[in-house]
Amino acid sequence: MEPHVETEQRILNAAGEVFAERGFRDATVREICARAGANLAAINYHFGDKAALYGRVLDQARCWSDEHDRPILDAAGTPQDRLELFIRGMLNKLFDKGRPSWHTRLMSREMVEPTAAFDGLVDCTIRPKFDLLRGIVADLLGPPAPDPEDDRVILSAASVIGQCLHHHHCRHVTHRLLPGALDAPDLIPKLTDHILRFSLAGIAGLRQPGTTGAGRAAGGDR
Amino acid sequence: MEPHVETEQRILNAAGEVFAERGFRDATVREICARAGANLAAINYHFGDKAALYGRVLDQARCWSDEHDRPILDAAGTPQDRLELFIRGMLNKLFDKGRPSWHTRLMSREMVEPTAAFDGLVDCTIRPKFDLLRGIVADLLGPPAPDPEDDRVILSAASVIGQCLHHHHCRHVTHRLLPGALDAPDLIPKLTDHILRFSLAGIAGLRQPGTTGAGRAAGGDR
DNA sequence: TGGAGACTCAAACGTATGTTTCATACGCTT
DNA sequence: AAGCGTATGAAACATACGTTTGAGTCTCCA
Repeated sequence: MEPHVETEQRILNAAGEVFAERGFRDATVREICARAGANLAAINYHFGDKAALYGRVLDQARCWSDEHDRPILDAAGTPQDRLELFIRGMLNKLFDKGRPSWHTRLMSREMVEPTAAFDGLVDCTIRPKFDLLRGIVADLLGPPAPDPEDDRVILSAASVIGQCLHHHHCRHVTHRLLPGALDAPDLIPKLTDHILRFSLAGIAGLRQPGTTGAGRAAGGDR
Repeated sequence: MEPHVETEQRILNAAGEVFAERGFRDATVREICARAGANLAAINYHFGDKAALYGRVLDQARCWSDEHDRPILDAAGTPQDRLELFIRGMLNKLFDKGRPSWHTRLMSREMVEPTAAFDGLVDCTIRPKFDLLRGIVADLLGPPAPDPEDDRVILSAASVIGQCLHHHHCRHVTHRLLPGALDAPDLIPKLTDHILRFSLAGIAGLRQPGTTGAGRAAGGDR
């Protein structure tokens, strides 16, 4: 860590790790600086204060996330293919071992316990992905493809996202409940395969004209 | 708040709210005491310290949770009916407005950011419900019902739980993304209906002999 | 009535943390 | 070489927090 060069970037990286591990409040500027090999005063000199540093870290995570998603957003193909791409991309980001994997953990943290930067994060990062998924789901529910505001579309999109996020949000539970289950080397292909099949069948099950809010649930195919 | 009576219980209730709102670290004993109308020293007098108080709060949440789940655990009926009961019960607990709704938020918090009390919580509260769900899912995948350790059983159970928890874990996102979506008075019936139909169809889609971990993902029915 | 134990209260203590200060070293321009 | 703006370093400052202390108050029983 040669001195005098880019301590700002070193601090940003260290801050990302620490914020992701401990959350904004529990992260201490002392640990961040120690991990970055920088002096305590560096944070206030370069960023102003801890909150501003957090904002910059989130900005950086957002940029990386955006460029990571570009290929998925632009992809063409059948709705099934695009859904597979969506699921695989999401899981890859969630479980990306090594390198800067902290920005996903950071965003998970924001979802569960929002800070002031939350609204901007939703509008810039989450909403585009959600709209994309709604489009895919609408195509799968057709023809004719229902309106993206249709309840079946919104709820099915939530079901897909919920399945993906669950394995990340509740990873500590899974780790305790089924030791080793998350350490399998082929975890992501297996999860992708399952969630894709489960979701395609689930969406197909909503295709019949049956109104969703029928009240008397559980009719179906028993 | 008549003095001299049951300040212990008042503190437990206030602590539950504050811990659920802010998390263990961000919750301050001063706010808990203020909300309970008790003196600062009362916590150390009655419970020892903040960590012990947190443990007691978690114990209480666990008791309430257990007695709340009893009717669902003991229910008989077709697998479809039991799955509906499971989903509805889970959503009801997650979105139970009013009264002590904080114990669910507290457990969500433990899932995302475990404390020392986490392992006990998983073993006593989460594991039984998960095993119950595995049994239901196995029945739905049969006949013949596969082993509860089967990947399809475990992953499908995770899919059901993930869908339910998603609406709670990511409620802040949903609130920003689709304002008012979570305020509908018939929210729980609608969510129950959707998750049940989606999951029944999803599980049915896994029923064919096709091995789940085929490596070449996304074969199936495109 | 009196005293002992249970409980409450206001105040203070020690520590961890975000922030600030001021002195020092480096790179660049004149 | 002198001077100036930028960056770093060690130490101190102010605050918020968990915890402790010691006095005061109430209840109950002998």
